[in-house]
Amino acid sequence: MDRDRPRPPDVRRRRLDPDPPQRRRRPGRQHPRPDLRHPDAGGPRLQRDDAPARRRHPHRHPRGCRTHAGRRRGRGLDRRPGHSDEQGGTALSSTSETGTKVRVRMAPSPTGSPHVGLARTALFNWAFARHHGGTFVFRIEDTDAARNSQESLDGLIEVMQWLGLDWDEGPVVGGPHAPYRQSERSEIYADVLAKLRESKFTYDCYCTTEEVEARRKASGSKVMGYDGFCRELSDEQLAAFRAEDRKPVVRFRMPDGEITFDDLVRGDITFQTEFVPDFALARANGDPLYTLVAPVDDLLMEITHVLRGEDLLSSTPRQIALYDALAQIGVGNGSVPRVGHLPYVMGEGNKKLSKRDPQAHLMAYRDQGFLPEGLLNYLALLGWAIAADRDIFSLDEMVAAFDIKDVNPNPARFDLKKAEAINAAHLRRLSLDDLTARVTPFLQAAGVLTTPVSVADAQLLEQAMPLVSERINKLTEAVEMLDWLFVDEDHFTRDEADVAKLLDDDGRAVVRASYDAVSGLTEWSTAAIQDALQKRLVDELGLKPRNAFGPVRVAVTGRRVSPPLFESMELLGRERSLARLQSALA
RNA sequence: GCCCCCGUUGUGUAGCGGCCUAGCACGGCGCCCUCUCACGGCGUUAGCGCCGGUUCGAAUCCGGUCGGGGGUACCA
Repeated sequence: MDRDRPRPPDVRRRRLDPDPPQRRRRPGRQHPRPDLRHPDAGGPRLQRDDAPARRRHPHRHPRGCRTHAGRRRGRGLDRRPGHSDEQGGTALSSTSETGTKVRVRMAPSPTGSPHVGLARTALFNWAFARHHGGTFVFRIEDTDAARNSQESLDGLIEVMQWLGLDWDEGPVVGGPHAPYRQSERSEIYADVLAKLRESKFTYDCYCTTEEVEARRKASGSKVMGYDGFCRELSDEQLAAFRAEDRKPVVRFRMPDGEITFDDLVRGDITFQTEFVPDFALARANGDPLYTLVAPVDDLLMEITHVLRGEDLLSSTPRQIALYDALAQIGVGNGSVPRVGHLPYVMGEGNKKLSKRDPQAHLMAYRDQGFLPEGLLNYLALLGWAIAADRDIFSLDEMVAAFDIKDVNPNPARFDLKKAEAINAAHLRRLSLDDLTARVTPFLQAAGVLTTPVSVADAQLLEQAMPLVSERINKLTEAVEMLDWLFVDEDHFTRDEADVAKLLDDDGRAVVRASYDAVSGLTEWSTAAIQDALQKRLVDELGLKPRNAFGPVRVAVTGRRVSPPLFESMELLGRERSLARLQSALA
């Protein structure tokens, strides 16, 4: 990897910036920061010795390279199983990362119903783990008790299982780093927090949001967020706050300088920390916040790669600074995960797909009769491509081909039409047996089939499936396609609009003629039925086929749209078919 | 406001300095197939945000600009 190669030491080296000249003008900020330099110069780190924000564009399209042997740059050397491609470069050859098995995680908060953005993130993490023979950890970030719910957690698990994205550690399956629900890890965080408070990396902050806001207005500062007021409180100030019985939040002291990290999908990204305010690690009541808990768990669970949504991009510098602090107080084994930020999944217009958007909900896709492999295939296309001229592929194929460097950083619009088309393609790849099995629960849910399915119905279904397999694009569509075949005659009904349109006087005349043509048939087969109807309606009455068979179709199946008519009548059987032709005349 | 990310047809993407009069797919439109629907086949539509620069040559490299998005919490 180009960007992983060692930098030429001559050009880019720069002095260590010994006295950050008044970068922070906010109160308390001009104090010397704790030394956060990390012994290993590798991955994402505070980089005070680097040239400013000189972005090297990542070379992230290795497929092209394979055909240009001359351009292959160090890549492919580190493709051994268990070794992430991302670990190959010398610049990252810190002991912490070399030779480490890939461990990724997805860490959703159980709030609301699971949405497609989450599934996309889960999919990419899962594919990354599987591609590298690594471990996929499922962790529940439920530190915000007010917003979490058990239903949501259940939904998360259910959806992951439906999608077939299996996890190696996490809820249900457990694992060496259990528990995987953060709400059950309070002691861990309390312990870390206590250590942090003993260090210089944090300070207690007594400010209220209103006070901070008021100070900003007064100062006219352009920088939002916390202003560092409580960084260095005098004893008197401290005493005064305590006398007021204020409870402090624990704040992380952002170091001065700049932080550069090599984003797995975006390349180098640099933040000046003066624009990254000191952030709270725990509430005044002591509850840890996401800001603390996610980095702590990533370290403790030995996560090597964090692939997450772009919305977390700007919180990355604080996490990197915190990783450093945590390493220094002995949390984790000294290695730090690399991060990659996946593009947004957008909804209509230019808005991020929100939970309010009906298109966002995964359960809805399942209930509509999407195939998990279809939805997953579509989701994979949002920011990734398996090849220039192909977009239908299996999960296995994705795993084999998936490379985080191929992920496109642009936000992608969710396009239902395309999702359905991809899903339809997968539907057509299914064997008849498989499709039958998948369609059955939907038929049962709709009351078309009983549970369990009777032997007779099962046979009928088996005969009918070839007629519908290429006619449906979602599993649910089988219901309307087949209900007429299974309903008992007492409950058979016809679509009113279709009846009005096709069973008018002319239509009924056609049905009457059909009844006559077919009632005397000695052999009740598709061919015989077709032959008889064709002769009578088309040849003798001179009707156009589409006009001839439309009314018959509505009479027999109750709908204008159905499986092929003659086959349908054969399946329905002579008696029921004749009865329906008869009843259409009433 | 400030910081960060992103910018190829309507949508998702391919593109890695000449292979590009920009490929594929979805959508749209039209046609064919046809007992309905669907499938399938054929054709068609429309794009490198803009301005400069580097180069013999730029979608591709550089600078700027404009536009979109996100962040700026005692949410995640």
